[in-house]
Amino acid sequence: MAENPVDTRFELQRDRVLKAAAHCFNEKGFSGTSLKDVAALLGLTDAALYYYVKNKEELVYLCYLRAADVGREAMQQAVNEELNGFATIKRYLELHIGLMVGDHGPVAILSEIPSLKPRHREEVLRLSRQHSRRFEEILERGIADGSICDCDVRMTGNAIMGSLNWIPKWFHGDAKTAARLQREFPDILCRGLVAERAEQ
Amino acid sequence: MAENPVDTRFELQRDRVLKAAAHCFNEKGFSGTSLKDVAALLGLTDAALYYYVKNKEELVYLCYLRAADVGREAMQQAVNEELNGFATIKRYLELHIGLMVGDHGPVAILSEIPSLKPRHREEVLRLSRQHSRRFEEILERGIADGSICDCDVRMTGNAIMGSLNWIPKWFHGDAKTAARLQREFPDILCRGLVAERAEQ
DNA sequence: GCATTATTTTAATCGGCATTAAAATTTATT
DNA sequence: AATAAATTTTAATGCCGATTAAAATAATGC
Repeated sequence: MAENPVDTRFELQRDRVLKAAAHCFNEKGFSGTSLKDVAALLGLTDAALYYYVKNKEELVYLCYLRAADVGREAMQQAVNEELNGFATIKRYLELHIGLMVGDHGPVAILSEIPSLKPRHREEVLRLSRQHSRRFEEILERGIADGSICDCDVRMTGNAIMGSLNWIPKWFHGDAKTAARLQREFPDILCRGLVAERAEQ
Repeated sequence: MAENPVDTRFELQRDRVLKAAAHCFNEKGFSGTSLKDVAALLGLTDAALYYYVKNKEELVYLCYLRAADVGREAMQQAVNEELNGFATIKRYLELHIGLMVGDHGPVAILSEIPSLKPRHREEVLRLSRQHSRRFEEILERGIADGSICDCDVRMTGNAIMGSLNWIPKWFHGDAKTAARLQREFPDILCRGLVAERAEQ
């Protein structure tokens, strides 16, 4: 995602706005954060936000797009490394977690999709489904190349993505856990995928 | 959870209210559901809800308590069966998922804890931590009795509970998936825990 | 320095939704 | 049937927070 050199000033501020919003949503909950809260975090006035977004609905929408971007980015990068299925999954998890807890800043994982306007909702859901499908494809590839045990890719995908998406609920930015998270969590999440397993 | 034979009428209606609220929160998002929505689902008027709850904040609080109850119930039952660590975890997952997708009705997993009033927030967080701790204790027991591989119980707990809590985000009540969910998901979630594993 | 554009603020407006009080209706008790 | 208690509705009220328009300030190009 090398960014267009054009528009940088505006785009950069807008991105700070989204980051601040995501942070608030994570920390104070959605209904608990007013635009004033978000603005305050940037040393601005609530009205100033309207220079960057059309309204609150769009703000939420853009937060979701940003979250989708982070996920897509991580997956693309992992796929590019051309590893086997299992290793690709693990690498993707490392990268995605890294972006989530790292400098890419807070990514809103909130439950407000239903209150988006139809056009935006469809788009967000489309991206979400696309991401899931790609994840499942990697699982299938892993099963084919023998690196991943035979499993229901839909369910398994939901399981792993669930753990991943839940992270913001319990991780709140301490550097200590961030490091361990990035180091150990991917392994935990894909342990259940290893091809050669003892029977239970 | 045998319920007090006293108060049944009132308590039963109140429980229907909570169920309806949880359903709305899951389907329409929190900010997207007004008390009128919840009431409509019961064929009531918004004002009527105030006969059962003091205000919206309390409604949310009670939804959380109800969710906590479901989890605690499932865990207690699993523990009572006196299996080894691994089997207890798996049994707990079966039971909890069964309650989540079954007749116990929708359980709100929402992100509005921060907007609860302090006293209620503390209480909900206390219950949540308690549940996590008990889960981790079972993991530890499993490691001790050799049924679970050596792992970081904190992280592993977060991983599994994340998958579990995420279910309402993608499961929307079709009986078909409900059955498969209950049957196959527990195994998927605890596959990574088996003691004798091949090295990756 | 001047004019134009970008950014933020001040100061209102506006509507939706939670909340309440009192009235109406339904249910229970004897 | 009569009275009391429980449950729900009608009809306001009030407030918070999103939104807007116009003014003010800051940045930029010439």
